[in-house]
Amino acid sequence: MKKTPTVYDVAARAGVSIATVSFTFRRPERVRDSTRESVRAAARELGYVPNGNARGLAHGRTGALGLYSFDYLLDSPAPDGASSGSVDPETGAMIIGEDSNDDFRSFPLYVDEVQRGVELECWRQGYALMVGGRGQGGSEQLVADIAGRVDGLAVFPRTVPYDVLHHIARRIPVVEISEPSHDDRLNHVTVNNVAGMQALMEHLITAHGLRDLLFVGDLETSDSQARFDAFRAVLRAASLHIPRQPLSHRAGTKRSATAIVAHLLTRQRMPDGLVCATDHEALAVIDALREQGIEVPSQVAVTGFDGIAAGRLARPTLTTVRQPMEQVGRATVDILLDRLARPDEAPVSRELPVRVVLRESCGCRQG
Amino acid sequence: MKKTPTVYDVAARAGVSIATVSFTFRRPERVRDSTRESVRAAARELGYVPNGNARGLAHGRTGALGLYSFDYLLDSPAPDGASSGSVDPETGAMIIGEDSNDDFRSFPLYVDEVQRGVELECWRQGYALMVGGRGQGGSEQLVADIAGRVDGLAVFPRTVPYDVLHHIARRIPVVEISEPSHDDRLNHVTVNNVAGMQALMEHLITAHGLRDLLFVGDLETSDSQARFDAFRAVLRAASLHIPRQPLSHRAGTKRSATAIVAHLLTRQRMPDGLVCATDHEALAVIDALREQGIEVPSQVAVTGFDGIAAGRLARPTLTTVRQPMEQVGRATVDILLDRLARPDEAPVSRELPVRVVLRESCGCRQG
DNA sequence: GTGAAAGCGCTAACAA
DNA sequence: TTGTTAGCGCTTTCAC
Repeated sequence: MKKTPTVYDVAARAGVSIATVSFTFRRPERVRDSTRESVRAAARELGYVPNGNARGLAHGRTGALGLYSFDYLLDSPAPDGASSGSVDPETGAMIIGEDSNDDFRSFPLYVDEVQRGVELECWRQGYALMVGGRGQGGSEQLVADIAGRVDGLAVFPRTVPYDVLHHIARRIPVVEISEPSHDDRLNHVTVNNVAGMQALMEHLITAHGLRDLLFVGDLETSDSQARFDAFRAVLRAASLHIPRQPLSHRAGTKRSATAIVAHLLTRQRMPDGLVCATDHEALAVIDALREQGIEVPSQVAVTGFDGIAAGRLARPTLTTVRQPMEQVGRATVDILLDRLARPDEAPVSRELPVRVVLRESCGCRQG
Repeated sequence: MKKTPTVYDVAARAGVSIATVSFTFRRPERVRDSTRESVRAAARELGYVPNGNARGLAHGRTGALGLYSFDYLLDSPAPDGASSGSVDPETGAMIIGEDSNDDFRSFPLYVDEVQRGVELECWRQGYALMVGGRGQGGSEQLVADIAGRVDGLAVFPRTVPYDVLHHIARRIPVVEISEPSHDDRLNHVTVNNVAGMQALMEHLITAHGLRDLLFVGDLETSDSQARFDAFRAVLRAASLHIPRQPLSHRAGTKRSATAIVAHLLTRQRMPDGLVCATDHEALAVIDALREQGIEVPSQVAVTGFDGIAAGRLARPTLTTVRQPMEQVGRATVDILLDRLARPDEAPVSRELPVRVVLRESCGCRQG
C-alpha cells in the first residue's frame, strides 16, 4: 500500500480544486454533472476514501457515539474447543453427544442486550457506534480515547471513575446507564427497581405464601442497593422478618454461592425463599444448592432480577424481573442525540418500567 | 457547553507551549516534573480531553478497527412491552405467567456472537471498535464513513457491494467474514463447512439410518452453497438419491417455511430428514411442521447449521453444526492487526474447524 | 527540557 | 458552479 490518496490527489487528477472534490461528495447536486463524473472517476481510479478524522476535525462533529463497556465475565467457561468430544477421524469435525448451557452463562448478559439496543438505535439514526471496554488488563486509557472521537458517550456503571466521567461530560454529553442521578452533570437511564421488586415480592408472599425470605447479593451497584431496599420495605409492610444484611454474594461467583449455601445449612431450617439481586447471582445460587442436594423450588424458592437469557435455559427456569434492556439502550441513544441537538440543557434521567416473569424457580408450575 | 478546551487553552493556562502539553500527555517522562504537574492541573481545571480526530489526523493512525454488520432480523418479534400480560395496578409492573422464547430467535444470532469475539479481541489488544450496520433504511454511506476512521475493517458477507469493498481495501486492510477467498485483495475467515456437513450426514445416515434426505435453504451465501455441495457429495458417495435443488427457503422466514411444508405434504411420503443450511431456517421449518401436526424427529428429522443459541431452547432441541463464532471474531481481529503490522503482504485466508452438536431434532435422545 | 513551525486531510465561508 | 483560503486540534521534527 502506497500513500493513501487525498482530496488533493483526486482534485489534481480530475483537474479541479479540492473544494470541488469535497462538494462532489457532500453536495453532489451543487456540482455540474460533468465535473461530478470526472471527480468520481478520479476518486474511483485512485481508490480515494475520505479520511474521517480530517472530516471530523474540520467539521466539528464525528457522527459517532461511544459506548464504554466492561467484560463482566468472572467464572467464565472455557471458550469453544476446550470442551470434550470425540474428533471424527475422517473429517476432523468434532462429534459430541451433548453440550452444556455454560456458554449462556456468559453471553448474552445484561450489558450485551443493552448494547444491542444502543447499536440498533444508533444505526437507525445513521450514527456509528464506537465501543470500548476493559479487557483483561485493558488500559483505562481507552475511555479517553473514545471520548475524544465521538459526539456523545454512554457508559455502564462502575466502568469509569467519576472524576474521569465528569471531566468528559464537560466536553460531550454522557449517559450513565443503570445508575440513578446523583445530582451531577450526567444523564441517566434506569429502570423501576422498586416496582419490580414489589410486584415480585407480592407474588412470593401472596401466591406462594412464603414468609421467611432472604436477600442475596452484594450491594455494590445502586441497582442492587435499590432492590434490597425495596425488598426490606415490602417485608416491613407485610410485618415479616426483615434481614438486616443481604447474604453477600461477591459478583455472583461460584465460590461465593457455595459459601452462602454452606451458611444456610447452619441455620435451623432453610428459608422459604432466596431473593437475589441479579439473575447471575440467582443461577449461581441454584447451582450451589443443587450440589448440596437441595431442590429448587420445592425446598427453597429462588428468584433473580434482570431477565438474562440464561435464566430461561436453567433448570428450573428462573423467575425474575425483566428489564427492557434493548429499550434501555435505545433510550440512551435518544438522550444523547437530544442533548446533542440542544446543548446546555440540563441533564435528564429516564426511568423505564420492568415486568415480572414467573417461571419455575419460585414455585410456579411451567415457565 | 462553551467551546471545548484545546491544547492551546491548556498551554496558555499552564504558561507553556502546545508542544509541551502534547508531550505531557504522550511522553510524560520527557517533561520536567514541575511542568508536567502544572500542565495536568491546567488540563483538569479546563476539562481538557484530547480531540481524537485531530490526533488521528496528525498521527496517521486511529487505534480503532471497524466492523460493518447487518441487522438480520426478518420476522422479528415485537420488542419488549408489546407482549401480553397483566399490569399490576399497584406498582405498574407487569406480571406475566409465561413468556415465549421468541426473543431468542433474533438474538443472539450468528453475527452477534462473532461480533462479540471481535469486540473482546479488540479490547484485549487495546483497540476500540467502531461498529456500523444497515438499520432499516440506514444509509450505505455509513460503511465509507467508518472505513475513513479506522485502521482496519471487517465486514459480514453481503453487507457491502464488492466494488465498495475493493475500493476500501486499497486504503486499509479488510477482512470479509465467512466468505471464502475469491482471488481478491481481501482477507478472509471461514469455517470448515465441508467437514461439518460430512460429519453431520454420516451421523444421520449411519446412526439413524436415514436415506431420503432433502436440503433446505436458499443458496445466497457461499456458506449455504458449500453446505449444499457437501450435502450432495455425501449422498453421492453413499449412493443415495441426490436432490437436484434445495427446497428454497427465502431467508428463513415463516412464510417460506410454511410453503416448504405445504410442498412436502404433496409428496407420497415425508422424507426421512431435512438438512437445513442454517439454524435459523431449521427452526422456522420445525415450527411450520408442528403447525401441520408433523412431529420432529419421529416423523421427520431436522438439522441446522451454525449453533445459535435459539437451537438449544427450541423443542425439540436442535441438532446442528456449531461454528466457533467467538473465535471467528478473534481471528478476524488477529488478521487485521497483522496486516497493519506489515502492510503490503498478500491477503490471507483462515479456516476454522466446526463441531457437530447432537441434540434431539435428529432423533438422538436427550440433547 | 521546551518552543517554533510545518503539516495531517478535510470543510466551509467567501470570492470570483 | 468552482476556486481560494483559512482554519479544525494535535503530533513531531528540529532548533534553542
